Amino acid sequence: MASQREIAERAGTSLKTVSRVINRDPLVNTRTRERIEAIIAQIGYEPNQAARMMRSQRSDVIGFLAEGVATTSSSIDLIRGAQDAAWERGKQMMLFNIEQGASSHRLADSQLTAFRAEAVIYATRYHQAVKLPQSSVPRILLNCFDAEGRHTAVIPDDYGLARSLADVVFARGYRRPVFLNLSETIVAAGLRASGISDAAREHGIDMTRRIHTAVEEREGHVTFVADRVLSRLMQEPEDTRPDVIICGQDILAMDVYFDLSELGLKVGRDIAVVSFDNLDPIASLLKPGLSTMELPYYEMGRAAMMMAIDSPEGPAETLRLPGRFIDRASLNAPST
Amino acid sequence: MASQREIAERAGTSLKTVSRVINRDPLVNTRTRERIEAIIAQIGYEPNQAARMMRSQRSDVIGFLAEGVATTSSSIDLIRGAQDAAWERGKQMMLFNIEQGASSHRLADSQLTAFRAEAVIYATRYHQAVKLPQSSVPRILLNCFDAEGRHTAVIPDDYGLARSLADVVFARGYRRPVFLNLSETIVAAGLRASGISDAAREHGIDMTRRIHTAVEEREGHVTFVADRVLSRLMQEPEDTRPDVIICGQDILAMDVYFDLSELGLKVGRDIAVVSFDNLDPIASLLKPGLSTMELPYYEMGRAAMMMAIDSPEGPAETLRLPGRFIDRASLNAPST
DNA sequence: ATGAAAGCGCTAACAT
DNA sequence: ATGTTAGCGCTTTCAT
Repeated sequence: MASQREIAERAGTSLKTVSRVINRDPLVNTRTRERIEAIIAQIGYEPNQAARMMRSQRSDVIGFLAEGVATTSSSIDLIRGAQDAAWERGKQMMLFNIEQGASSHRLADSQLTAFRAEAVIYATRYHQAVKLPQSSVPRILLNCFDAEGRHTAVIPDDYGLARSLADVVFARGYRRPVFLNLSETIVAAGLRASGISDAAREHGIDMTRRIHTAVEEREGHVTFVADRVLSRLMQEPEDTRPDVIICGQDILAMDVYFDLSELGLKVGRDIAVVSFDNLDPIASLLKPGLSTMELPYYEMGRAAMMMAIDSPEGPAETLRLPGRFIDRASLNAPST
Repeated sequence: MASQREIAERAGTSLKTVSRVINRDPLVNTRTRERIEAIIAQIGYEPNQAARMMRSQRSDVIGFLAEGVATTSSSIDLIRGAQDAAWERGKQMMLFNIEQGASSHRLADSQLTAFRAEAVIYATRYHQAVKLPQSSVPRILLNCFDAEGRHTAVIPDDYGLARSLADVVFARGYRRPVFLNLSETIVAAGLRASGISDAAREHGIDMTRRIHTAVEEREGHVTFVADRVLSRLMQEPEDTRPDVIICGQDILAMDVYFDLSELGLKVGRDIAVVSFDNLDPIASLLKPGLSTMELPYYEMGRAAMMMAIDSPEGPAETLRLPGRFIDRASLNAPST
């Protein structure tokens, strides 16, 4: 690949003038600029990023450490949002899939240090608290937070998400909700339980005994046990039997569709289902389509990247982003 | 961050000796090496990749252009496979999500040129033929191929996959298969239809009129129409009615589960279903679990990266990788 | 508006 | 086994 020197020779100018044209410095004669730009286009020159980094002492590289994120389809939007934002700002995002605490984490860290990354975004699959080893590179946490609050974090407003989801449910006239929650070890689980409980209270409904954990973990392997919970609940007399099932995530909701079908119940007619995620393409392909509270992953990714670029060393703050309710047929008005 | 010069000063050696230690050159006195290594560990030195690139004229960067890949959960394994392989070989993979023919493609290309990437892997969501603009960087195609055969390509052996899937189906005793295929514009669709037809013929079964397109595209939006096809087929008399439905992909299979349920049929009891993908977590969460032919995405990603590293400029060849059958309850032996 | 010189941090090539 | 020198391609600094 040609260098600026070669262009300068061809154009009969100095190196510096070429550099000015490339860096859009306005202090260049228009005719000179045009001549140089023509040569650049002709020989297909691209500036050498390594040389630029070295001399300017700015890498324009932002690292993105994805703890299992890229294996989970919904959280890919975290990556897309971050990359789009990086691009808009002329930054280069370097993505690494890592496993928590594993050697892949250290390897990624040293690669990023080698590239003199200006900041690193650390993203997790689930909203959780993390404890990270010290690092010389400023870090933004995405979908997770530092228990000691020392890092800027971008997380979903799980409490608010749950509250507004519950508000929709009650506004439609449902009065006997059940919340099938994720494992209590997950931060979002507690926040959502609170959000739903508070919204319910305002409608005179007590969520105590209406919240069940529908997930079991054994040996690190996760299984849904919604079938057990539901077969018990749906046997209750009609006036106490649930009229709507709120699920902690879309794949749990999918499981619930099948469980209800086993019990001879049809979603959208006999019972309503809502959830959290808007997982593509499951939520839209379930029949009937699943009404669900979309998590703001794309916006979270964008926000984290903006923080990483604009104030990597800024004071630690926590951004909680709101969701968006996606209305599909699984939450028709109740028949009873 | 400290430089090699600083280390050299502290160790009382020349710059070059430090460089030798860092690059594992054996021609260094053990005691000198240890002294220098101690200093490196103490000050947490990491070599400057930009300087290294510049001097050595080797970037160790391999680009990965993902055409919509990272939005589709199964094809993420393409990325994981490639990244793992890159890492093992001490290469840095730079990932870009792009849209085909869009400005994002050009932007990614120029970024990769700026980093002097040694090769670029171009990956697509679906197995397809592509026509790419000229590029100065050697390119490996992943999950797609150049119609003129000018590039090395790594693709799934869709014909073979379909044949072995069909062999399992017939070995289990099914005799009245239907293949609900993807859009005929997809390369895999034709290959699979051939594979299944050839396998069927060996069992004395004629697949003509047993293959249906279950997908409709209008205005770029894809919908499944398996419900229409199935409601017609399942009305046939018992001796010609399908006993197994082969689906072109797992999400279509999911759609089929719901359609069959509407028709009062239970998968695994009244009718069998098999598919292609092994899409996580859908395939395992369907009830009963979906028997499916897993696509070798992880291995394909690895293979493409190995080609990119070892013979980026090598003669164009096409690697067709085999799949693996995942056996779950949706393909129990037929009841009739 | 343009240019000359220096040097970022590293390694290739060539001593010693 | 170790050191010296040069220079990769660019931008910063300082002149003109």
